[in-house]
Amino acid sequence: MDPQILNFSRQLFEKLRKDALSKTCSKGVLVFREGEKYAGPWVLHKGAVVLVKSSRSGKEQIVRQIEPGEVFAEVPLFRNIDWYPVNARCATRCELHLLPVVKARECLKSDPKLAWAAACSLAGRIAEFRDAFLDITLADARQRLLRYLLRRLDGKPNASLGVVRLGISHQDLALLLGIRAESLSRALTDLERAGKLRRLSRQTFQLFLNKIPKEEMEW
Amino acid sequence: MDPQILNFSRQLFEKLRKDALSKTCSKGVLVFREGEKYAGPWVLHKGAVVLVKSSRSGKEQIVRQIEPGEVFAEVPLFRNIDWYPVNARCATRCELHLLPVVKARECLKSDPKLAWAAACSLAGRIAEFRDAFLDITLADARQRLLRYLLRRLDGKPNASLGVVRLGISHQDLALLLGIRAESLSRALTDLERAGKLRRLSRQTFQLFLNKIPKEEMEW
DNA sequence: TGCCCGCCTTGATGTAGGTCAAGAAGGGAA
DNA sequence: TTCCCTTCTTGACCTACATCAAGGCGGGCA
Repeated sequence: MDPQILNFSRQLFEKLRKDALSKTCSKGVLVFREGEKYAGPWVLHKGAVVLVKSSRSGKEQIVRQIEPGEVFAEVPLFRNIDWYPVNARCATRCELHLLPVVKARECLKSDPKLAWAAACSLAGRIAEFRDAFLDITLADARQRLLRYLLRRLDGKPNASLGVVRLGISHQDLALLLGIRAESLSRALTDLERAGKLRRLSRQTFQLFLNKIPKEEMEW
Repeated sequence: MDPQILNFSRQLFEKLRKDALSKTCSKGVLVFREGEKYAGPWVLHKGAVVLVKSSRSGKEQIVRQIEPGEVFAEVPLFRNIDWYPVNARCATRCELHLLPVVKARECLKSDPKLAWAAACSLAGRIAEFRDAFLDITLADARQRLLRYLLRRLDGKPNASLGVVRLGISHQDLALLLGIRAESLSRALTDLERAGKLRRLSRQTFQLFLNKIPKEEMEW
């Protein structure tokens, strides 16, 4: 993940640690709902959270998967919007901290260094969103899946073995990739048949990195 | 457009006006190319610019359409990246200003108020990207087209008449919506038959706002 | 006024992924 | 172990949009 985002997350949390409200949620629980009054940004400590938008027609799209150490829902701090724009759902059992909005805003306004770190973090997030957008429009489901797995591998220990743990359900992964669970299943079968990966269990895969030409993974 | 983005654009340009490098480009010219050395952010004064990513397979996707008054390519100011991430192409004849990167960074680092405005502007941009992403995944081509036209209407004089000028070619509009020109053409025909709009010319449309239920336009 | 060229439209056909329905395969509890 | 329930997989079919190929139309220029 973008180091500038992690850096800002850490700095903000350190400064507000004493004001933070800690919470533990079990799988499936909504941390906040779309439209709910904005109480402040959250920091994920353990587990996995997904930000989900659902349409009136019942379709859902996962906007972002949060990893431990990351802040989320920090955008409204900077905008004249005082409700959460999407739902946040625990994809697993989670431990998280709420940083109260008033304190957080004070903190940012009074500390130029922190504000600068925030800007850098937001810039990193824009790049992430832009890439997610391009992924959906320029790459097909199989390619998006592979790229996701490679990203998850990146920076992990044992990266060279190519072993990836998902940490979220296939259902959620599909929603994140912008496809249905059935299509994800078929994409996995395809990639397996093509010799690019092997399923070790529902949650773990082994990527055969030598079979995945790097240039094929770019737009 | 987001007022916080415009606000930042204006502030930054005012402060760097004397250092800016002005340029006029004719339609089709690339202001900068992907991978080219980052020289700084640009401000569009007149015309229309589109940010375009093209894939190795020859597909193109327009990432964003820039309107007069807006800064673009400001993200690398905040990241350790010194090349442009996409192409910028003039969709019409344009007048623009380059704000030199070193001056711009100095300016941001030395002026906490400006840095704060930058953070707010970046936050607004994130919301725009998130919405573009959701648009592509949750709405079909017809709905995206209508939403685009409504957005362009928003805040314009004569908004109540429902008359919209495109300002970019159908080709480019299609690339912005993530479809082909042929599909755009068909979508327009559909909407016309459904009585939701009328074509006044290739570039201008009249939306029949009373025929477009607001709730139908939300995800 | 007429001609030409680029842009847009229309039609025929192809295809990735969606939808619906049924079944298999893990995984936790007793 | 066995049962049960959730989650994942597979198959048959459908749909929105892409692709390919012609043709039309409008706007600039002679």
